[in-house]
Amino acid sequence: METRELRYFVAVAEELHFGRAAQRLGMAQPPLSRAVAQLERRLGTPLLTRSSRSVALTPAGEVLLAEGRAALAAVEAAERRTRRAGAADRPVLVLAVKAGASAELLAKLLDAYAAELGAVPVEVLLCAVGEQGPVLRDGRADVALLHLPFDTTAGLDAEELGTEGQVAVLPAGHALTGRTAVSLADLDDLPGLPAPRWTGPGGRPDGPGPEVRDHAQLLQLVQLGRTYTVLPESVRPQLPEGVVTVPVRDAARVTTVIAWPPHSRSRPVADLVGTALRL
Amino acid sequence: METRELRYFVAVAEELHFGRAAQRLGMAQPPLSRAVAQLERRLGTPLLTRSSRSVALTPAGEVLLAEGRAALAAVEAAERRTRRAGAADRPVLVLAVKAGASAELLAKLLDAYAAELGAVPVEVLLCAVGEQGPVLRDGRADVALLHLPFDTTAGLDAEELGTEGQVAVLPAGHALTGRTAVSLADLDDLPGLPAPRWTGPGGRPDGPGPEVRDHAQLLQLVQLGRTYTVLPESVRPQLPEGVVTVPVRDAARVTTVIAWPPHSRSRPVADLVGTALRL
DNA sequence: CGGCGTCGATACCCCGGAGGTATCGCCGGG
DNA sequence: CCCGGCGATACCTCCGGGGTATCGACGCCG
Repeated sequence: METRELRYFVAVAEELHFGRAAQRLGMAQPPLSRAVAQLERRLGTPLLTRSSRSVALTPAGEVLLAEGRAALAAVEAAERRTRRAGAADRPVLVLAVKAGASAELLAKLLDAYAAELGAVPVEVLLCAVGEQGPVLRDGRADVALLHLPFDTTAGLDAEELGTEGQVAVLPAGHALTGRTAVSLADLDDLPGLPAPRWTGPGGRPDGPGPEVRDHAQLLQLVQLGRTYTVLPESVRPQLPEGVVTVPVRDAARVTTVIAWPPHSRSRPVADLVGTALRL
Repeated sequence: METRELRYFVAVAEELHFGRAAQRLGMAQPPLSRAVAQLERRLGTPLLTRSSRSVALTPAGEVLLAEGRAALAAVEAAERRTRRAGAADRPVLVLAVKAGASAELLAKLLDAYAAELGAVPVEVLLCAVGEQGPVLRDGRADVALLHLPFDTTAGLDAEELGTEGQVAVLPAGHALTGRTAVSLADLDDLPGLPAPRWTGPGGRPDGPGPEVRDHAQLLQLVQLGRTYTVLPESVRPQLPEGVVTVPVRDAARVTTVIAWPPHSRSRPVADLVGTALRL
């Protein structure tokens, strides 16, 4: 199976429309129809059920869509990492970090690693929430800091770096800020202080609260008294004026892990992981 | 990048010889040389350093060899799983198990899963030591039972099923068989009873002992008084006559996990994992 | 030190197949 | 009943992947 065929099939499977898929691929519709038909012949199984009014996936098509996306990501990752390895005279390590998280750990890690023998330059790639996994898988980064249980290490190699509790981040002056600790139940359904919404894994896509995309937005909304949030306690040093933290007794403990794609255990990656584990 | 180009490059990188690589690929040498050169042009970086006497990998080439193998495995996995999904009228689940291991757990799991609502037929694929990972990654299997720390879950999703201690398996009548427990040090350098050798991860590739490829061979050699071994205690019911087990105090505990490729969390896989966790 | 054998690169040719255009056949809606 | 949208088919073109013949570089050996 060639990646070209896979790309064609994935485009059609996503659009469920040959014409639009062809347009997206920058080609005409007939060769696309032919290519997909040929792929079906080669695989010996129909991938799509076509009527002149609609296109739908067969069970085999569902499988190929999921597997094909992963395979295409792997090919893209190979290409990107090779380009990066060839472009720089010295190799560069790209470390993906959720924007706004683990700042202190990150600073210590970068310092400690830079002092290592044979350290290579490290580029820090700040990601949106939940983007570190994909970024690792498609080769834009070599290593990432993840936070369980929010992120997932599925398909990655990882080592645990430490765990911490979580604190509620509230607007200054809120009724709960006098408490020495709160529980999640206390935070649920606070009058006039809805939980924020964020898209992606672990987020609540519906509800009354404001929608946020990253930590900065979130904290600004807390500052403005429009929402609250629960974050790992290590963010405290980076919090702005006007917000107050209260430990949450029963929040899940957050585990920070360092993760990398399993087959790219290069020397620099191994060194960085070793440094992180010794911190 | 097309899979054809990747296959060509991987062949050359493995053989380090254009002629032999071309032969392996069933083609002539000149088009292979051209294809690799074109790949280098497209990637914008040399992958091989050629003299008329030898071929060697550049750093970028090393990266592409590692990443490319993984990418090709992913493409093959997509192809195989799609074929399987399309071929059978009802989907079939392929479960990879190390030959000779976890027999009791396996039997219970298969029984319990077969009794589930919506269970699909399960095919058991018996693997050589350490082969379950690759078998999962290239799509020959959908789920596997692995044994940490011998196997690795790198690149896989996994759930823990249980841990157990290990026992030494010795020929009947051996001096140590009277002991109620032994330590690893006791087993090291036993006179006339060398440790077995096996290739693959965790094995010792050199040494005086006989070379083995699977459990059956290993146990036969123990029976014959030619070697000893250390195995999880759950193998005891399957041991043949003529061998004796003694608990090993300080051997690493073995964790049995059920693992699957992260992107193929189909309904049957999820059911089987759920069943395993409830055992 | 010169001839030879080995190996990758180059030159040149051919053909399959990928992609384009025109058009058909099917089907749902007004 | 006709129109419009959509996928399939027919047919053509041309690029490029693959083959053969050959060159040029470089160890090796007599």
